[in-house]
Amino acid sequence: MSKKAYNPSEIEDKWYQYWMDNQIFKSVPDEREPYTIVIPPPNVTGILHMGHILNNTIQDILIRRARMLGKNACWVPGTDHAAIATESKVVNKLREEGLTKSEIGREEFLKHCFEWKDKYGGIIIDQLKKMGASCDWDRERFTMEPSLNDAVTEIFNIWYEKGYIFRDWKIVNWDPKAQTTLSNEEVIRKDVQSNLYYVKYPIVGSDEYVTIATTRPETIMGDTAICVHPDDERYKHLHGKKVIVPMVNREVPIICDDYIDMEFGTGMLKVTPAHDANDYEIGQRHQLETIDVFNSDGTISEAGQVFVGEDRFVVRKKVAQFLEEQGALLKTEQMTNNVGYSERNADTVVEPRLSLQWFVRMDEIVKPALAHVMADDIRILPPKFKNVYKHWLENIRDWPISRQLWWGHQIPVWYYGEEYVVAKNEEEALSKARQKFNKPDLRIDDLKQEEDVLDTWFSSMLWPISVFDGFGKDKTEFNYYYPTNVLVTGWDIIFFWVARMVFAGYEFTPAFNLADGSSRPLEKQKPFEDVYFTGMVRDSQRRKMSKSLGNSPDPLQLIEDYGADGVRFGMMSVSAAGNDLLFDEKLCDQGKKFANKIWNAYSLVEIWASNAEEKANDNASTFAWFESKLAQTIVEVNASLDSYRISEALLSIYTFIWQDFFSTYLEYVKPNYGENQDLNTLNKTLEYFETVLQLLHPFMPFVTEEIWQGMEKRAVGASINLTSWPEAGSLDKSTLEKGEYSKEIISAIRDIRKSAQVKNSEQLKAYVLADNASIYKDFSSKIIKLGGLESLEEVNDKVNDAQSFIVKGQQFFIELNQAIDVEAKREELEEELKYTKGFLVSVQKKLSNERFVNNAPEKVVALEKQKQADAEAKIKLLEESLAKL
RNA sequence: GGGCGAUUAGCUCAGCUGGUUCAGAGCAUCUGGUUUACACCCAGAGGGUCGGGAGUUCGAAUCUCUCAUCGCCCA
Repeated sequence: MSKKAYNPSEIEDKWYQYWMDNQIFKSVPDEREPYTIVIPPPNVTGILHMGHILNNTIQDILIRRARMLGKNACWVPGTDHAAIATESKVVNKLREEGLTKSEIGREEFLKHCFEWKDKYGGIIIDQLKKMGASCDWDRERFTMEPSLNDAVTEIFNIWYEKGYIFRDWKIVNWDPKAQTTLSNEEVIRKDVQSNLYYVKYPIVGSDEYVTIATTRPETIMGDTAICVHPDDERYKHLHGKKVIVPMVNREVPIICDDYIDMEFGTGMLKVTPAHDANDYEIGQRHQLETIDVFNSDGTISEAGQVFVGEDRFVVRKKVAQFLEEQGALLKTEQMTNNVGYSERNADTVVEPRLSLQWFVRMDEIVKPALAHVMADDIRILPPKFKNVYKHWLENIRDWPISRQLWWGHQIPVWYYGEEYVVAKNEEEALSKARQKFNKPDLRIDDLKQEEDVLDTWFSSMLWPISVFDGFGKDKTEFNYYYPTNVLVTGWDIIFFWVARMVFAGYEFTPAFNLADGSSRPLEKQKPFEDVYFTGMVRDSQRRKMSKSLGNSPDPLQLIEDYGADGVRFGMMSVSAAGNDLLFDEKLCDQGKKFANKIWNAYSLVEIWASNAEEKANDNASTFAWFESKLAQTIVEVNASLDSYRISEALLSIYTFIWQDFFSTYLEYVKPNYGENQDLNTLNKTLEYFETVLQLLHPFMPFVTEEIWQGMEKRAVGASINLTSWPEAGSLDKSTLEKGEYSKEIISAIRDIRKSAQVKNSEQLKAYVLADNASIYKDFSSKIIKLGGLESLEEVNDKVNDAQSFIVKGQQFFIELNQAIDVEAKREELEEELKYTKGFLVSVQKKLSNERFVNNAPEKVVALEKQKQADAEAKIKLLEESLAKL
């Protein structure tokens, strides 16, 4: 360990391999208290991005600390099949080979998907290892592996039997390019410039017409009513009349509904139930006909009658043109409206489309999920997301779970003509069908399984249960590890995933008895105790990191450049919960430098170790101060970590190690030039070093392991991660203060040297008025050494022609071998005097206020009194100094 | 339109229960330093009316109201 700079890339892989070889991360149920985290399963074909670095580093810190606290720490890794993302990748690959999904068929296509998964699925796992994630890899799960697939099927059946799953026509968000429905969350809404067309609709049996404003003239052919607000005075005379829909000359009624916004357009709405969710609801209320004028690819269908087969946006223009030619287009206005685009195909406008879909009824299911989070049975951090969660669950709609894909959990429904059965497998489906349709001769070929798969979140909502085989027969693992302790994820999936895991927990686990056979109590039904929401990682210009912008750094390159420890440090130093964080490579550099600093500090200790000898030292007060400071830091760090203030904890450790341990402690106890270290100090220092490495280990696992392993001969399989988290020793306030004063005194001396441009090599004489020597005496030898003093003497009177400063009411004098600029000194002293007098006045004001003295806590009043005394003493000293000038 | 949040040093942000951890950190800037742990370093310095205004309180960055600006979510 003698090279100049620390090189992380030389040691990080070695230690990760060592941890794996020695099963440091392995967890098996035992008598210890478990500490469990399940990883938010990354997309199986994805690669590591900065968001992963962020949330996995946090999880690793929590799990490593839990391990050191003696808990049975278990971090379960795994991946998500990510239906749409993976399928589109495989489809693209096939396209390059000149193949399509439909040509090769479902079975063959799934084979390609699994091959793809095997090829690319491991990438992100290896990347997690690179960053040091201490997952129990023997437990790696995948949402589409057989047992997790069975769980999904089982849940579908249970929910169906409970009446929660149903099939219905609904307006869904249809991506005509991907040919799939999208959930609301997969639709990106954008404000775009559109035309608002004012179209004349003739009134039946009259020469008059009504004018209707629409942004979508291509849907006119699907109009089945005109709607006005019942209170709209302008149109009261039209109630009950009919109008003729242009293009198709259909007679439709004028109806009233208070959904209408009287201010928008002409206050009249054309109702197209097949092509707008609100219109669909109006249609349901008024029993209107539903005419679907589009094909699934966004072209006009036979039902549209005109422009059949042409694209919706082409038709928009053509209809407008046609209406204009007919004199039916009154005017066109520009307006900004909100249009939904597909998250999967950014250029594709989502088409509201009527479709037969599977749904989950949410009203009952969400009740406990809402109540228990509101009651803080599950803690949400930061708490502001509790409101967001509440708002969503209170306004939740039924959950469309059908996805027109093949890669995913195929919906366990078997059709027989228009009828169907829900079952766990083919055999069960067949026997159910035989019974239901009273046809004992039915064969499996007579049934057809639903083609669609389930929404990915349908399986991931079961993740905290299914990774412990909660739905399996043997519930040993489940009973030991569930509920998990904390979920760490981004707030952007609070609805997609977090809320769904919560209701899944309360929905399914009550049926799972505890190990002793008793029924599962409420507090063991939730999927996790706490949810910690990280912010979104953005670049230094506040832009979301995205592939298309190319502004996302490659995490592996960062690890290459700064070491995993450096990257972890950089990420954590900006990781305040819930807020967006602006990532900047400079932060990783800071982490790298920190690792290097620790490395070098240890080199110094190694040099001491090489020649230490038995002899006396005068470091007792330094040890005492440092031990108190260490105790204080441990208390702080524990408090921060227990409340998930990770960046705060890291900053405390960073400041403590660098400022207190290295810059102060090591300098204080460093032997004079040419002398060897004494054994007692060496041993103390090694002991402290080990402790600070332990504190830092969860944050920077590699460098701490590397140094720890080198400190002495360690047992085979030993790891710093298997040592105990440091406990705070006693904290003595006055010891602590004395140490801090010594730093202040040294700093003041250095300031004087600096402003007087005294060379470092020049030793100065210093004096102190000896009325309260205790504040510095314990550290006088350190002050002499680090202040570059020749001597520090106590005197009974002020020293003339010397620079002076005051620490804690004690006046120190530094004799410079040069004339003092009397005027400058006077100015400086007068300024300080003025400030101190002003300060005193404000303190006195407070103390003379009876209400303050009566109402404020005693402690606060005592402090003010102390401030008063200190200020008075300082004023006296300053005035005396001025008089002497 | 409904809701949520933010505004603190040049930049990025902490600041928890109102009171000496209260105005802080890192970066950036400026000055000086290569006696062997480290220039990936050491030592020092400057820099803020805590977005504006009002209120509650003995006391406000912190609580309330209001205005301004910005962001996000939902419709």
